[in-house]
Amino acid sequence: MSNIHRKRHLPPLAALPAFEAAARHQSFSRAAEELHLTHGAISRAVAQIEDRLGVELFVRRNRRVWLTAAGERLLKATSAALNGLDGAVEDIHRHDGASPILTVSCEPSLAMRWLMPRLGRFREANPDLNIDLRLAGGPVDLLADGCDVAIRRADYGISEQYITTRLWAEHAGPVCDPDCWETILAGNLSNARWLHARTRPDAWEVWKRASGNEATAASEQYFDHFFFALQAAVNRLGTAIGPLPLVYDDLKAGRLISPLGMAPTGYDYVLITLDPPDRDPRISLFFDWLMAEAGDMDGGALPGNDMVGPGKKI
Amino acid sequence: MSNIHRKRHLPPLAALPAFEAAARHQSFSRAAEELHLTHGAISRAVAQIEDRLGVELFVRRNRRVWLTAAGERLLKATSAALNGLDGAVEDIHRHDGASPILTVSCEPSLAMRWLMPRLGRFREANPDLNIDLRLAGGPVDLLADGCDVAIRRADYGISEQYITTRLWAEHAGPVCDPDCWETILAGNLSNARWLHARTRPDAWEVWKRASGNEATAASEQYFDHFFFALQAAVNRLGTAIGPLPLVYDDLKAGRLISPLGMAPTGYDYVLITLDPPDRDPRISLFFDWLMAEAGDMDGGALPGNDMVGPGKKI
DNA sequence: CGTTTTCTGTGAATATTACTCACAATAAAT
DNA sequence: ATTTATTGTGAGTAATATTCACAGAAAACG
Repeated sequence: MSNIHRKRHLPPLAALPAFEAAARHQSFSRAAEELHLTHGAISRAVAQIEDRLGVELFVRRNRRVWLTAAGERLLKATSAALNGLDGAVEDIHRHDGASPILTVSCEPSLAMRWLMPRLGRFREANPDLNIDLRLAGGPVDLLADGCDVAIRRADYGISEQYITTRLWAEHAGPVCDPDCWETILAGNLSNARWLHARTRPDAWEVWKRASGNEATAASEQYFDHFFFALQAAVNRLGTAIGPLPLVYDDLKAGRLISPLGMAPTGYDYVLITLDPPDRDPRISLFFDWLMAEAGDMDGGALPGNDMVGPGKKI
Repeated sequence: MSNIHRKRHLPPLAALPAFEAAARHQSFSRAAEELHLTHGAISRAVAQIEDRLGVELFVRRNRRVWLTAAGERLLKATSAALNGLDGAVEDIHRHDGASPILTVSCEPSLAMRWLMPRLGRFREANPDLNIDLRLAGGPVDLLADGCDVAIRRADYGISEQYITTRLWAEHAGPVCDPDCWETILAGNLSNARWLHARTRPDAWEVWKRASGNEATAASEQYFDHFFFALQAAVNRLGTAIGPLPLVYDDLKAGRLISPLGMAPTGYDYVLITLDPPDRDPRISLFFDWLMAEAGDMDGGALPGNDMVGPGKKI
């Protein structure tokens, strides 16, 4: 993405508080009271926005006004904008600019299967730093989205304006139910039903190349998302390619096994920030914790299965 | 929460584009070029914000300027605000106010265990309406958070300013591993290790009262979150109280069973909106889909187990 | 049904603010 | 030492925001 921003179309900003108050009260007069202005000022402010946008924001009928669809849309953005700015001013006055909230953008699958289950521990260790987790994939615009950091699989070109810090190299490999592997598949991958995810259709090919394995599928099945393919593997429907972080807890709990090990996929997981992570103590804290939680995942080391399961509960 | 807003502390809004451009370019002169103003105008705009906030936003040294911590914080909010407003204006011009994005705020546990696995189907059925899912619990301020709808368990007073639409009555009951129930517990709840979640410490008591069951725990264990207690149940560590939507898929897949059935907890799950759901076609679409996905969950009906799992492992 | 009340819109005057210009100050680059 | 690229600032000016006073319109009221 280029660094050149297309020209913004903004409403007259100074008129926004008047609009927001009018929308909230559904009355120009009461908005005027709240802002210690005259109703005429409110009327003109609203009219100014309407002129600029070329759209009516309010339906004026009888002695009442209410928002049009355009007005509702603008109110949503205005309200969010004003509250966001107010929060920033608050933070600046109270903490000299450091927000006690760290906004993290993370890919949904990693967030669900790896990050969220661990966040509780982070909260426990850092009760005064709240994490606001936003699920989003693909290119991220930290500033536009109001995020401090993003976690991404670096499988696309990440804008030069950001600092990317490597977290770990992704490893992936076939995973399936432990019983299934022994009894049904007899330890032979070519007996397996291969589960594919449309979001990464080449996952099996990538693994075969990286590991040098020549097996072929006994049968195949396609799912819309990794999530479903992995769920299907847990349910003994077949064997899926599991990226290590997404199946780490399943391996650890013994719900899945990785009989043939994992191989690097060639992609790194990275932390995306505006400045080097050590510049912001909150980000520094989060980054260090991430690395500690990741442990030796960078090397593709599998979690030991020896401590979990019925009869040997932790 | 009262409807009376505490007074906002806002920076001078009209000066924000100048500040944002200056911060982006790390130069007042280039910001002036971009905005077709003189560098003096930028200087004054920045100084005006600094005066109002009583904080320096830029470090001016040598021939370069860069942001202070306060400046970075304000930039984040400013950038988000301006982009949000720009997006609103775009939507207004293109779609007459209707955004092609529906922002949904949902409780994390429900989102992870029920909503997210189903969202793929929604996207498939409605490819032109994108869902932006935000995980958050407790009271919600739709406008301040920029959300269109919120899904919540109605266990607290929801502000009168919102429309709440009932989705289903929550049902909950003991859930555990199917083998465990027969072999270890011998079908008797009093033989079980009861798994508690600190987020809902009275869950077992509520269920006992609702179902008239008099059982007592053989042993007990506490977890910080429902998520962990349920995961522990899947791992055969004991029996947890599972709210139906949070264990629906586990029951359906046979990972868990609900041997004693579910009883209503007295709480409803609700959809929170600013206007009645049928006023906004996007919300209407989402609501109808939610109700269809929820199926007969309102009556506490358990998913049939008879169609899942190789060999019908139940 | 007329009168009053309660809204919002608007022309003209005014107060305020924003912007520019020209110059000053600073320090790096040459 | 001179030039160059940067930001700060006083004074004048242009632009705009706000008010005041009045107008219009429709609900509320007796």
